[in-house]
Amino acid sequence: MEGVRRRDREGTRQRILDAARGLFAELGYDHVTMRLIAAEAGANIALINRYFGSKRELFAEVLAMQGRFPGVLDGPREELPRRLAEYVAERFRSDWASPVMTALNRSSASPEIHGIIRDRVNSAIMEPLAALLPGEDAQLRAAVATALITGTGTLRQLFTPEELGSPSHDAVVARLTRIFEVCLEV
Amino acid sequence: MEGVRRRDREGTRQRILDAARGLFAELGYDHVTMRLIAAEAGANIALINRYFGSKRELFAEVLAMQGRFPGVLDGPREELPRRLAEYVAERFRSDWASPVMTALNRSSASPEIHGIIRDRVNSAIMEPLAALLPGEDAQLRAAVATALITGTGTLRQLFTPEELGSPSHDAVVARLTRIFEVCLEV
DNA sequence: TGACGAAGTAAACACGCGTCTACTAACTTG
DNA sequence: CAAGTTAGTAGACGCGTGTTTACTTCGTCA
Repeated sequence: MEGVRRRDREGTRQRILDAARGLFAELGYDHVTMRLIAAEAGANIALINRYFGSKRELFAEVLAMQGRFPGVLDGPREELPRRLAEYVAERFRSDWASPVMTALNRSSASPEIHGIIRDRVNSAIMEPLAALLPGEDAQLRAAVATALITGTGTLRQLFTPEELGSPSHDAVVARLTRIFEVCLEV
Repeated sequence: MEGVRRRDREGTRQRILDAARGLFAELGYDHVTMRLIAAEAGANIALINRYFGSKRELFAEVLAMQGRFPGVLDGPREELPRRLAEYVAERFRSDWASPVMTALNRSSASPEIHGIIRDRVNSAIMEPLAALLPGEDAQLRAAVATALITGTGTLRQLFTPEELGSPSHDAVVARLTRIFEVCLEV
């Protein structure tokens, strides 16, 4: 029987994973240090590499926590532009965003993990999005929509909503919905 | 009279600036080292800080080389969506892009230069773009367009044109023109 | 109870970073 | 030609990085 385990392999592993997810999202791959992750997780630094192999592999595992673009791609096809717009608009006004998405955004310049990022953007967003689109150049349209999503994240990290003119949530959603419609239509 | 000057303050300064511009565009702020810049410029590393003060100040000077979003914002207002589309489409298919724009893109996650990046994006793109737009929420529309521009850069750095479905240049321009129209219209 | 495996720890490793200092050598000026 | 100014150089400084090693401590099972 396992009671309160002071030595808890799985628990420690999970705490490291959670800490890493939050920090990668906040700071990006380069600016997160092993010691920072260890401190945040309340674990010893050597355990990170024991459980995950390396910083790079830990990052890959963090990204693997999330499957497809969460909750946005699923639902009726005709409301897809609206759902995308809602997602982006929400990121516009609040600080919250999917940690995995944010981590992707802030880490895309690190050559060390270029392949990981690429595969993840492709399998979690671009590919499933393109699969939803009819017509010839579905890949192009999915790519443009993806660019708008990631670009919004980058911009939002640079400016506060006030600096962007404090637009009303409804105005942002309306504008973005029309844009995504033009993005996605044949 | 100045003949062949082996000691050439201005020339060396310029070579450092050129090397830095290219490297910052290619690798982003974090992954460019002082030693790399010095080697590329054929100059001694100590001269960089003598002429520019610090890596951070050198980066600021590189960004300051470029004024407004070059050649795109100037011209007839009704063709602005088209010009933006041409710019983005060109970046889609070829590796070329404005070094300064690329440097902005690849360095946006470095907290050390966050303010520099922010000011530059604002003064070179977002603000002049918003000034061209009539209507209430010009700032929002300029921001969305900016997000699309930067997002395209990020995506293009992750994928080759082939991986994006090798769309024809005309198809990309046509699609993007319509998107920018919806972005920018009242 | 005692031995063994595994969770956790502390410290060091080698290396790369931005920066700075002490110095050499080239050009200018009197 | 001699003195002074300054471009250019070599090398070290302190620090932070990811990673690894040697060790201690806990929990379990024969």
